[in-house]
Amino acid sequence: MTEKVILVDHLISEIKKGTFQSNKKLPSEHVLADQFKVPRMVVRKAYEQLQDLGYIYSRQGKGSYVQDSKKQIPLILSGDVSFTEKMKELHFPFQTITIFCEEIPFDKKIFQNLNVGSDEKVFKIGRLRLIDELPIALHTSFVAQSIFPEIEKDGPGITSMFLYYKQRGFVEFGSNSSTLNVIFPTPTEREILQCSNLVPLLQVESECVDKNSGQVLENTVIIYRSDYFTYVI
Amino acid sequence: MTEKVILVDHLISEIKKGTFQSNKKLPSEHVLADQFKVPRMVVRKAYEQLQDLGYIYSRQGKGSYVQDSKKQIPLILSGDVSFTEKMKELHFPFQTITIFCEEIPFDKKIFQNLNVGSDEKVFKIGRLRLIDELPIALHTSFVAQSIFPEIEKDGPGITSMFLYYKQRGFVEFGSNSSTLNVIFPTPTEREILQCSNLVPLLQVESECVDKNSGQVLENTVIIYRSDYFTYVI
DNA sequence: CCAATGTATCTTGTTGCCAAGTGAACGTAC
DNA sequence: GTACGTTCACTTGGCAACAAGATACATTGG
Repeated sequence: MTEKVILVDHLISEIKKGTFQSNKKLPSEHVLADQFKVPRMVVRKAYEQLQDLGYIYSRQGKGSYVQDSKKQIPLILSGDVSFTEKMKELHFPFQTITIFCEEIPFDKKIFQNLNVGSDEKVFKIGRLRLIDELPIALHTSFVAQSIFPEIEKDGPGITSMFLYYKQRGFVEFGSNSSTLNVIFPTPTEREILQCSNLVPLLQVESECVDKNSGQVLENTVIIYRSDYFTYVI
Repeated sequence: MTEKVILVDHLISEIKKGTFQSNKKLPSEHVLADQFKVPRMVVRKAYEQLQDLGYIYSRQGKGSYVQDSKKQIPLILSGDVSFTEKMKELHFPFQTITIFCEEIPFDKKIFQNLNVGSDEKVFKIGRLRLIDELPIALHTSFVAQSIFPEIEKDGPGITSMFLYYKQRGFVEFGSNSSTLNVIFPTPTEREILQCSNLVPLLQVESECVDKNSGQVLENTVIIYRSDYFTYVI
């Protein structure tokens, strides 16, 4: 176990240093095993973990190669500016796709936060954020039909929730305290964000509030790929 | 690969559900392999990943057991209240140990932040935060000798940096924007925090500023074990 | 009866061998 | 010369057999 960990540490450091950048090809398992005087299985395990972590990929018969390194995106984590605006400011080739808009079954926490009864309809709207065509965050909004009656019909076409709210008479927005969590992706999230299972995600839960009335407009859960973002609070 | 991931997902969900809580013993590799109709090696790989993630541990000849689950600690992430005070409020059996106080070689970024020249002495003071005797965060303060001349001598005995600063005439503190990152532990950090290599850490970098003079008192890097904390900002 | 020792059968851990994919070098037919 | 097929060397992937630790139980000797 400890041998594998040492190897993984070493290889990550070498990858970050750019040692293999020339042809991007890592030493073969056999060669590395001889170099470090460990059984090949130890190298295999190390390489497998690096695959799970998204650092490398292996092809049978060819070899193992380092994954293209990702650009680091500084992200201002404050609730009163829309994600779209934040990205536009930074001049990233940014894109949003709405990937789902569906009613959710009763969930105590969400319904309580939105201040609606268990018999009312609440929709979850999922918007995928892409930079350079790569998915980097999933923005899920929970919205009550009682506040936005047309949400079921409008949902799929919304690109900016803030804009949608403004068009319906809400002027200024705020957010109460946000909760941060570091999680690993579920199978669904892995597919949506196209990441491997050991890429940590930063999960931010918050509420969007109308500053005038104090009414909670939506319950928001955003998951960011932590390998793409640096957060500034 | 995909079979392993499915198994890992399933097992984590079962562990969180508490399915194995009765005797804490997981099914043997052979049994689970038969149940899921996969080779034993697949189960082995899944169990190994669960070990790396800190969910289980295995003993040769005995079996695999679920690791005791950790309590979740809500943490307010704001710079103007000391860590000690935050914990005291929550009534956790909390403890701080200073584990190092040593001069650091010149580092452009840190020295610039502290606003000191390359020939001056800067010390790093590491304080380990424990709850129930378990290390949960490492608090590293970078302090310039030019501001606190006795820091080398005083360092090892300091339990609260805030208290130390107050005793030296600084009254009110603030912090500028903090930077958040999700990282995996280095070998040193693993040893200090007693965690496995796949436990994500939340790294928070900030500066502590004297509100009166605007002078930067210290440069702070805190790493929190993400499996213990829920963060509130 | 009791304690020590062997044994069978569980468990996880390790290793060595072969399968399978790839591509370059080489030979051969045309 | 060129096109094609064969071989070979090298890669990662997978598996079955074995090693080693733990434990319960039977056996044995006093």
